[in-house]
Amino acid sequence: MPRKVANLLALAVLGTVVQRPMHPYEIASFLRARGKGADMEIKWGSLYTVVRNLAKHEFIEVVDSQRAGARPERTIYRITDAGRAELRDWTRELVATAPPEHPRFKAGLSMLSVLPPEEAAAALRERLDELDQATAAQRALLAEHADVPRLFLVEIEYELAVREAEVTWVRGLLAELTTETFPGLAAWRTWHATGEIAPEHAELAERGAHREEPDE
Amino acid sequence: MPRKVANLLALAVLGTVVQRPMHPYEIASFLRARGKGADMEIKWGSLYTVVRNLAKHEFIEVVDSQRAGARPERTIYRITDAGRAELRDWTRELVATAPPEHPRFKAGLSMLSVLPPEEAAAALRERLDELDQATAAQRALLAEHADVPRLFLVEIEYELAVREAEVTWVRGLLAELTTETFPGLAAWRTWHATGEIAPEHAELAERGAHREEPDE
DNA sequence: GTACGTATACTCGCCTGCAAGTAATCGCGA
DNA sequence: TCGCGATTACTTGCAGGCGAGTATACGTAC
Repeated sequence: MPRKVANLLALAVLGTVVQRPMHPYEIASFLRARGKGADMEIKWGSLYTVVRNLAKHEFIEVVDSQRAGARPERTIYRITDAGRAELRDWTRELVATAPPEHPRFKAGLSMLSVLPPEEAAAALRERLDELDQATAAQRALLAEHADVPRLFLVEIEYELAVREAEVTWVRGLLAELTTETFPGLAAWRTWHATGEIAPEHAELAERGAHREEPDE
Repeated sequence: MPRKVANLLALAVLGTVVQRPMHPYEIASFLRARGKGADMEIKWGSLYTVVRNLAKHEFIEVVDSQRAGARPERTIYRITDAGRAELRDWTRELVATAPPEHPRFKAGLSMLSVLPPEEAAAALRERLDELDQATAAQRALLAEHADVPRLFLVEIEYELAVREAEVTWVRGLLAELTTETFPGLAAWRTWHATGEIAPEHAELAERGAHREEPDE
């Protein structure tokens, strides 16, 4: 049985209202102000749906609703005990388990053969640039927040570590491509120059097949 | 303007029908047989929606539709030139760009402070076990397919490399927790033992805030 | 003082994603 | 030979996600 409110935005909401009661817009600004928007894109449409669902399942409840002048009414929510429990349990689950994820880059790599090798190499080079920029930006962030307890910055450290590995791996692949040491490079190039479809590909389709899902 | 058919399942479909015309169910089995299900969970409901959308946007087209006996009719699709172009362009984009992603573990880490340190450590230990299993499974897979050209296995190599980095990082964090060298550990433990809410947390809320989105 | 941009605070409604249902056929065990 | 579980092949329906819209108030520059 999955979480009653599965959207990860709900986790961010719980993690915010646990601090003090707030109304949705305030939650959003809070999330936004703090780089939480980096952990979890804030979709305005989703926010209100998620908050409503959290309330429906009694993870949060209405404290009161004020109105300042003729502005739209602000409904203030507070976390419940069930909500606090959900927040902890969910966090625990996210940390403890590693269900298979499907990053976009992995999808791209799995289709790499549709690009001619030159183009693939160019794309990888572009990616390296982007990765470098992202790394620089995050390092700057860490430096800037040297006074914030590390506990609140672990996700950033994690991302840096993982991205560094990605950079290393991509550089390795790229090197194999540019030095022509990647096995099968010639064949790969050939069937892009001549016919569209890989001969190996077909063979692979039949044979290489049946790799079972690793249940990761 | 985003892709006309944004679901990544559509990429897998294109990558499959590019080989030869097929009907949806066949595509699914194909994807499933090959560990493609590992790259992209196959949701049966989505498959037909995605195929219909691909057809609507003329990335694929109906070749013919057969019927064997009174079985439901099988509609066979073939890729179009536009579809082939889309497949290449999309793959290129996926490889070349690295928009911010939001892995579940990152979300969990960003909420780590809601767990008492002991529980956090336990969760991390669990994760390490799972990661080890996943790694073993994938290594076995690679060994088993030693005859398949590497080009078709790069995604697996990538995942292995990245997961290894994750393991290292998690082990590091765990070590800091178990050897009590993680800065602020005492404080962290204290406010879980006493009051619920972190004092630092509140301070962080006000001050530590304003980390801008790194546009990764 | 008034016009225009920006911040506040949501609501609406489409469309996608997908779990579950449907229904025929095949295989095979007893 | 006849039942029944698996396989084949889709369809339906609904909920959740989210872009786009709405409407007021505030600041500030001219």
